[in-house]
Amino acid sequence: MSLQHILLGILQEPKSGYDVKKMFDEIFSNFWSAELSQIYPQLKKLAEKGKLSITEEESSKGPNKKVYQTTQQGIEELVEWIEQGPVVHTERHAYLGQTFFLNSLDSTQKKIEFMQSLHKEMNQWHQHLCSIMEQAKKETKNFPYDLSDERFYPLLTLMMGVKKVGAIVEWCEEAIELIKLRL
Amino acid sequence: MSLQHILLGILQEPKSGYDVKKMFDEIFSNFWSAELSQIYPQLKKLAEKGKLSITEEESSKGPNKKVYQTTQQGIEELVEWIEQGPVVHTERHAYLGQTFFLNSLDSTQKKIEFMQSLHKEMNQWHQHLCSIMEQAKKETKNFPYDLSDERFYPLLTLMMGVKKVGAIVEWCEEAIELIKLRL
DNA sequence: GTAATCTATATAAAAATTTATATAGCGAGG
DNA sequence: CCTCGCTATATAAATTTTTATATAGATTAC
Repeated sequence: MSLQHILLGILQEPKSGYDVKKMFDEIFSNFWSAELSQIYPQLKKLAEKGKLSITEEESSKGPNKKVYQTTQQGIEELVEWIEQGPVVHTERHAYLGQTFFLNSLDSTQKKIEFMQSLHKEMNQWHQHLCSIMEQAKKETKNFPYDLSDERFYPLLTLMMGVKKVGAIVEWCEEAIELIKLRL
Repeated sequence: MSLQHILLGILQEPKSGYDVKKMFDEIFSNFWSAELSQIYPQLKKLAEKGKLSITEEESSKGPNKKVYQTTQQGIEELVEWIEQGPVVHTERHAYLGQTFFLNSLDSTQKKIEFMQSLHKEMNQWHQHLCSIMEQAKKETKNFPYDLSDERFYPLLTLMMGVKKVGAIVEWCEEAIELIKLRL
């Protein structure tokens, strides 16, 4: 199960469940999403299996924190997951399912609007990702060569995110042009 | 639920559950996957809700076929799904999760091998998609303008597939170069 | 001061998905 | 003639994921 392995990866740095959720929303949104109601039970399970340790900490804001951290055993499981090779061909892109059947909409206008709406959203996301990338560039001299390993591999996923979302933006533009030419 | 809507889309042409599975493996593998054990119960559910009709047909090979077809009610639900706008931000890319934590592997060689393995697989898939695209080009004069609407929108998803997989191939190459430069 | 928002943890119920398994006819190869 | 593989349908069990809901202290905005 990938979510469990991602949790083991995240919690190499100690974090609360709430912090983990923030990681998903801010940094992983590119390639993974998870709800708190999924995260907490999985943390519990991993702790029961001895892959995570739990420490209670007082919190300045709100009730006490439970801080989770990956154990040696947990890291071993993470490594096994990565060593077994890249996990692919499991992707689900609902928007492409919708596109496949876009002809079910009764007017060309509606089809174009669908694509424009996707274009707008992807454009915004693309700009967001680019601004994060710019930030990283500013912060590191001789980017990306001087990045620490800890920052470099996460950056690779950001690079892929920019590429992927950029490809969707391009594709929307081509699709809109082609649809208009069909009139 | 996207799978149900995709089934409603596929079954605008009458098909058996087995045929539907083949569609997923051959044509939808780009953006969606589903097992037979998931497909059959969903077909049953959709038929119970009146979104699909069932006709039994004799088969030349093996036992009788149940042929499913989307009803008017089913098409209305499909249209609603598409009209509510593109469904995004739900994607899960396990390979990017692995990449994010690639530094957990203890040698540069293993990291490079991970990327090379991904590169190889994506390259093969890219070529496969390109050959399908070439085939379509050959079969249609004045491609893609003279395609029927029924063929055009599926082609759009193939175009996106080629773009996406091509982007991954490119990214793998860049990543491998960057990792080597870090030595 | 009080309402709204944020931090924080969690459970229940429903729905979706995966993995494993069962069955059975038919055709092809040896 | 017998085994293997393919077509075809299906169920059981386990796991994963989503959606909804509950609770409660602390902070911020008005």
